[in-house]
Amino acid sequence: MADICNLGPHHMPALSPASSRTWTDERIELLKQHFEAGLSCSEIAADIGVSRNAVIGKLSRLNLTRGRTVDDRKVQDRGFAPARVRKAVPRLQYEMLATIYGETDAPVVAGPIDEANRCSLLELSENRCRWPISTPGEDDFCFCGNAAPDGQPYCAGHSRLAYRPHARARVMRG
DNA sequence: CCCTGATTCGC
DNA sequence: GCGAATCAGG
Repeated sequence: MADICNLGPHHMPALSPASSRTWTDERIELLKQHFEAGLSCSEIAADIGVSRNAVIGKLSRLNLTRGRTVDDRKVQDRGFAPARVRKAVPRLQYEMLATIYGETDAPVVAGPIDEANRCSLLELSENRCRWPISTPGEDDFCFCGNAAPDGQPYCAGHSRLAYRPHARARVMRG
């Protein structure tokens, strides 16, 4: 076939090498796992490296939802709530780990942000949370001072705030 | 305003 | 099929 080049892509979904399918088997695998683990779409998106909409769109196409469509919500609380199938999701440690580190394990446990250990700049040390409290220059300016897990600049609670999936997603998309 | 998930629709 | 735009709710 000399003129194979003339043949346009008539109706094929253009299956180029690997790049065409953004949703590779591996990514779909990750998607499902994270979904079942109870991660939010933002978190899943940040972890896989796609947009939140991409995740949501894919989940829709896979017919994976968290049970309630927007339509269901309206219908739901009319007269009586039809037995909330509130599935207890194991989202606590997994969430943080997946969100912040991707997969790595770390001896970090989500904890409340208490104000008991606040300290001044000079009192900061390698294992103290450097999260700023109030505004630099103000009288009450200080740092969180809670215990910061190995290598981290912030305590668990502030890490959660510092490394928001939204911020990450925005950055990676440029 | 921050976030969430779901649907639509042009590509 | 894909996902940005949009919608809708908390």
